Amino acid sequence: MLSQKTRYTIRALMHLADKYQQGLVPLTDIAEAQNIPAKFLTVILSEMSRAGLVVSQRGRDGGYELALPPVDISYGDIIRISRGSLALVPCASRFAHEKCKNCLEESNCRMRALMLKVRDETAAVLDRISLADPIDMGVMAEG
Amino acid sequence: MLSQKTRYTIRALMHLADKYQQGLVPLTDIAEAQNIPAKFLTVILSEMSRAGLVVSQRGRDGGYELALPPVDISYGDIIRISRGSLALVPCASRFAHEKCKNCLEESNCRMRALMLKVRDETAAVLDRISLADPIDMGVMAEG
DNA sequence: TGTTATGTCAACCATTGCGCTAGACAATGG
DNA sequence: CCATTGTCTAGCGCAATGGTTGACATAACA
Repeated sequence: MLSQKTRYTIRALMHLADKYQQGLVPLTDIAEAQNIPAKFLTVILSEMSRAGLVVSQRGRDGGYELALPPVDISYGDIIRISRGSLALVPCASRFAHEKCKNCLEESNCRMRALMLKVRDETAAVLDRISLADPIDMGVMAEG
Repeated sequence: MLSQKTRYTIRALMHLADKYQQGLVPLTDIAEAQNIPAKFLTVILSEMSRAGLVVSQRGRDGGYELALPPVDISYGDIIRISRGSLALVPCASRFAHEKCKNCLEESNCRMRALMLKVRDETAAVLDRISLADPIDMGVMAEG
């Protein structure tokens, strides 16, 4: 599962993508529109700022905007930055690989091989779609 | 991320699949071979027993075995049973749907649509592979 | 019968992580 | 100078996680 914080992050960046090139968006606007606790959002946006995904301006009429065109920010990037990895287990991460606790030798761990496959499929979806892409709502039909 | 418990569950069931039709496997065998704390494993296997994935026998020479042929147990099933869902957010689960906290209306939530897509891809991988399938170790090459 | 080897179960416990807030500070515009 | 914005570090409370304890049930076997 994605943490609440990661979900907030995604929604906040979606919001900024919607307002791209329309000037700075103050934090409270995002918080209200997206139903995110304002104080918590400061933590989130500061992180995104440090990560280089958004730029901020302080003082009156300050706010946030995306540091890059939405097309250059994929959902994969966002989740990797916020959560560290797309994988279901630490040892199946390609960018933030870490040994799993209480596991056996990685080199012939079948669970790891399986989870790498899942990770790669996940990445195929999430890296292909950027903040600029319209999202196909069709998938919701069957749920 | 999968919880440690879910990882243990998968490895324990893999172990039982390897020993399928070779008689009952005592808990301590699994615990030792798979490096899982024995007492904790009792909790896990009891759950799997209640869920109908394994059958157990008490008393001397007792132990566990899969309740079904390995081919009839997919990794998707295991994870769903252990963790409740394959999805990255509660509202994107197809079998255990739940409203996300602090979200907006689900019906036009783009994040949900995206996460449903990811869930479906994940399910496509995990439901296709069962405990009877050899796992392709090729994916590990690039990591 | 009783002893030993197993699984069952409920309760509990310690630690960690998560979600979030507090509060002091910095900078920008008017 | 003051109002409005973002920045930063600390910390807090709660729930979940990972795991243990210990009493109990059951089965095989001598």
